[in-house]
Amino acid sequence: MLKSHSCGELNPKQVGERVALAGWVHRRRDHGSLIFVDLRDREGIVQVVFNPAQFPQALAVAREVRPEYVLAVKGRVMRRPPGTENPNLATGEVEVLAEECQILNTCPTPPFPINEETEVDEPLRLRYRYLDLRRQRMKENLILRHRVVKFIRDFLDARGFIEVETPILIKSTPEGARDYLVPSRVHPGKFYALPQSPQQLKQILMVAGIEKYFQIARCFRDEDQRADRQPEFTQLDLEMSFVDEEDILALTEEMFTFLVETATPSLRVIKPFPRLTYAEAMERYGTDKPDLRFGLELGDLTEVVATSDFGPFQQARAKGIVKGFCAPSCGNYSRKQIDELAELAKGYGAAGLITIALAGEGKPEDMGQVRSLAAKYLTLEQVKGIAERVGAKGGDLILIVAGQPGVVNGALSQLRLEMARRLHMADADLLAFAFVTGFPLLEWSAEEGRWQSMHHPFTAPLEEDIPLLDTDPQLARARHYDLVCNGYELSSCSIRIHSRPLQERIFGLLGYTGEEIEERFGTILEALEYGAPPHGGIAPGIDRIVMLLAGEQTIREVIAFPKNQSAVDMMMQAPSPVSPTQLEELHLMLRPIERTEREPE
RNA sequence: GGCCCCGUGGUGUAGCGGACUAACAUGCCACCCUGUCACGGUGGAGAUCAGGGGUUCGAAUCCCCUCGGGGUCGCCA
Repeated sequence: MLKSHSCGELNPKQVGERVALAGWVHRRRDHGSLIFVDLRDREGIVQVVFNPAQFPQALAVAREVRPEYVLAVKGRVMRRPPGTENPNLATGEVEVLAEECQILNTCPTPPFPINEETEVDEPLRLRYRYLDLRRQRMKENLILRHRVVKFIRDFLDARGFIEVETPILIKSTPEGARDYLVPSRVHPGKFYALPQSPQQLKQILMVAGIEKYFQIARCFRDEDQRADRQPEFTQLDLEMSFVDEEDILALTEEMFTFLVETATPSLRVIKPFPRLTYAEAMERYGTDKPDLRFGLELGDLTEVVATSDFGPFQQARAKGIVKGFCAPSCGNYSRKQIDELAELAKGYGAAGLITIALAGEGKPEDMGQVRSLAAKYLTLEQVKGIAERVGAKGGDLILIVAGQPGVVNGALSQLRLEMARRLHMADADLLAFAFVTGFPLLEWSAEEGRWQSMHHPFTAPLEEDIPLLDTDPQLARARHYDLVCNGYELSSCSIRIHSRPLQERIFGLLGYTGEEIEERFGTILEALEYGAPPHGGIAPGIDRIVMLLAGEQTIREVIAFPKNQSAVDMMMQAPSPVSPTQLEELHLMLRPIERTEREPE
């Protein structure tokens, strides 16, 4: 070991000791003959002094070093001369007087600064991820992630869970996202799939009598990327036997509460986690994953404006709804600001945005206090009714969207987030966890002309709703809850189906023939026959949790080596072409692609 | 596949039709400096303004296309 201590751990207790340090040059301050080097390792930074009078050879080496050179330094820990302590540095009371110094490696001028927290173009960071990860913020994120995963393992271990690994090469099944496929060399024409989640395997582990299982599981989905979606991501996959919804929710709530208190004590959670139904969430927030750190609740205005002659309201009366919410103290918004909001709404499919700005104090007293394009189609009574439903008073701006329920809720939920951003209403130190309950089991896919699982096809329906499967499938409620936090869906949890006949019935509803069911889901159906216990579980996304705890805007910031929006690894340059030999071994032939067609012969 | 935003020395930004021979900060190089800690001082190098085409007397600036990147809709059981 080249080090006796880490740079960051030095303090006055070691004064007088001779230490061996190794690390990277964080910064060098050259005073002509006297040179200071801030030496950095994972644990922190310490100042190393090179003094010509005492150790001229060490100083000669220090003259040559540049930022990010790798040094081995031997020297004595000294208390800093009075008045030269640095309170901004954890090790600021001491310094190391260098006696020997060796350059272990050099470094070109880095493509971006390692020793300061400037914003750098993300592609450049991803290309040189090993340099990016040296920076303080990324290092902290990786350490936080480690602490989160460690906490989860300890927490679940203490409660009798065992961690079981499941295969990465599994069988492709329909439903859900596009699979990543791996061709088989020994079975020409056949493919493995990478797991979208270990869903069926963990259920089979319940049949196997594991009772309490968890896994920090890598999952793969070949869909387009988002700030909170990567082609591969990590879930805490968890399943328990002989439980009902309350058991899982209680465990989840306890785990996340303790997690925050342990890993990020500067953040707060609301205890107990609020619960709201899917219908309630849609009604009040227009989304099933509301950010509950602020109000700005939506009000239904359909009835209030039913008698108005305003075109959009009239159309909504026929086959839609009218909803809105109040942006406090935004009554002075300019035409330009309102146009921006309208553009945002249109981006989410709304035909337009109707705004009502209220002047004065309290309730409007005459139409002169009402500024709106719709003003001449509204009576004072109607405006008062609208203001009341959205809680608006003088000085506020009311944002209203009319149309199909899906569009109205979609646009307003986004406008709600936008206004919260503009008004700085979201407390950055608050993690507003909540459970959303009462999801429908199925939703009709107009595109595919069949029923689809809202969650996944293994979700159990409520016992009393099972008869509805034959009559009104859309009314059947699922034993399924979502865990949301600050506007992100962290996890779905559900009680699974543990009876073969019911599971087959669901597959049938989803439009599969008996043969397809047998071919695609035969294994789990057979397993359910062999004494499958009642069971259920959750699968929270680790990346999103760590992102929220770290206060980051994308999960890429908490993944060591993420891919970009086009699913490209910019450091390793994956994906990449493979050799004809490899293709041949895998019994694969490539279809010509456009780009090669265009290339000259 | 659609929509929106971004691309100017190594990095981060300014400039948004003429005074641009492209500015500022930082970094880099050289020299000076024994108590700094974002050390300081002096000097210097470094940019075909992402690429291509167009409009114009004149384009970093306006328009079009392409490329790269980000956000988002669709998609993501």
